[in-house]
Amino acid sequence: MKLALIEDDLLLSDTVSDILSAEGFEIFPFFSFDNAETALYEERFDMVVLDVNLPDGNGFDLAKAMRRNAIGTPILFLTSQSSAEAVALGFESGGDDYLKKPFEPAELIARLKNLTRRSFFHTSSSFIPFGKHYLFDPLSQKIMTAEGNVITLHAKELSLLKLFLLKSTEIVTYEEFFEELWGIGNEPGFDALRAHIKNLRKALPHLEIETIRSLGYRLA
Amino acid sequence: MKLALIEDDLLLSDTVSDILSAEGFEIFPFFSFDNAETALYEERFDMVVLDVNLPDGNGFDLAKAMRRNAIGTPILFLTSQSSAEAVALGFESGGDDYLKKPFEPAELIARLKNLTRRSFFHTSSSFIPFGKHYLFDPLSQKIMTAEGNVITLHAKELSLLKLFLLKSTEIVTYEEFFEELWGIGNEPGFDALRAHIKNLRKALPHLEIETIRSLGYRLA
DNA sequence: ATATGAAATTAACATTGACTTAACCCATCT
DNA sequence: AGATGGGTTAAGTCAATGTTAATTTCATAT
Repeated sequence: MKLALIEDDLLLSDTVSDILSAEGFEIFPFFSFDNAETALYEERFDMVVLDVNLPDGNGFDLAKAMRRNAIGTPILFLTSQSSAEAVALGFESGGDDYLKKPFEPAELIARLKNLTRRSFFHTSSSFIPFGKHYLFDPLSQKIMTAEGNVITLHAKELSLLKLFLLKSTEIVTYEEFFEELWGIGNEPGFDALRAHIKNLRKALPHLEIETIRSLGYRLA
Repeated sequence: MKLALIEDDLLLSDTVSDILSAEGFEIFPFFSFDNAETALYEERFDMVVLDVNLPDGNGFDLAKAMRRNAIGTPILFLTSQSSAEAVALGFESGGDDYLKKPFEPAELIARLKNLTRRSFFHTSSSFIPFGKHYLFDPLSQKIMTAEGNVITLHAKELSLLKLFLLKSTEIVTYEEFFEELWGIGNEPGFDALRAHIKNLRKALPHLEIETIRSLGYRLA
């Protein structure tokens, strides 16, 4: 997690560096507008912490310039300009968060973590782990593997999986499958269910679906 | 822009309602945990402003419950709990921003607009990068490519794109398209939507619009 | 009013892809 | 061995979507 820290106060820059390094951020400090600008165009950072009052320029202008150049890196303004107008200007310049000095280190950390989360997933969502190898994302309705791959299931397979997750490790009977996936009166042949179970097993090889003869299926 | 305001202090609730109504938000006030929770599950809001100390429950818990139920609506905590620990807890609960009381109305407005991203489309002068190849210029309402070309979209395609950008990578359902682009009662045939999607894809070839069969579309 | 051109909508056609089905195979139990 | 149930495969079907072009609508100027 590479973080560009643009702050001309040497003492404060040092303090913030220490705090954030301890949290696992890799800090790249800059002390002037010009130095920061060239670096931002050349290198990719995951996050920018930006002071507004720089000796040779304005932080808002730097943010605007970045956005104009299609650099979408999240920006947190860290500044003593505490008026609501300054905050508004910060957001309008393309900033993603705004923290007033003086600040508590824990709050800076919390806000930075919030920004990384938003930029990575674009939206906060809770994932449901299952089968020791998989995560279910309710928002996108997709599966993520332990290796980081994303699996998109077909509608019927998805419904199958959801029913399994709902029932935990209980046996799910044939009747329950038909009722849940098709509804009474629309049941296809038994072959269809077998085919979907087969497809789900193929799509999620590490998921153990146990066969209960002449009754149903269940998760191991 | 429907905003759920969950705040038990009647006076403050009224004040905030006035401030935000003047900014064009449609305010739905709730004064208790329970009332808010049932409403949030039944209705879709674009934004939630949430007090932490409610008479019959905790705002952090409400946020957690929402996220657990895959409700991704942006949440701004508005509270007198000003410790850094409380801020951190707010973000961990699934909050998207945190503003301490007492606050300046202009700052609340600025932060809310930042959360919606819609504000960018109307008021801000900053460019919005999207799809790795494009920049959206809210002022001219035009697209700029990485190569420096300018693309002018038709009105309907523009609205489509804005809706996509607003929803980030969430699925946008057919109903949402119709509601947002035409309004209830003025919906054209389904063919129209398909045609516009097709035109947008043609106009922005590098933008990956994923089709979710018999549900809607979403950005990759 | 009328004509014009651009954009939105509709209609028709082509293509895709998910679901179902049927046939076949293998394992297990009596 | 025969019967039964489940796994596997592949082909068929139909609805959903992509695509193109014609038609309608709308805004604007004449």
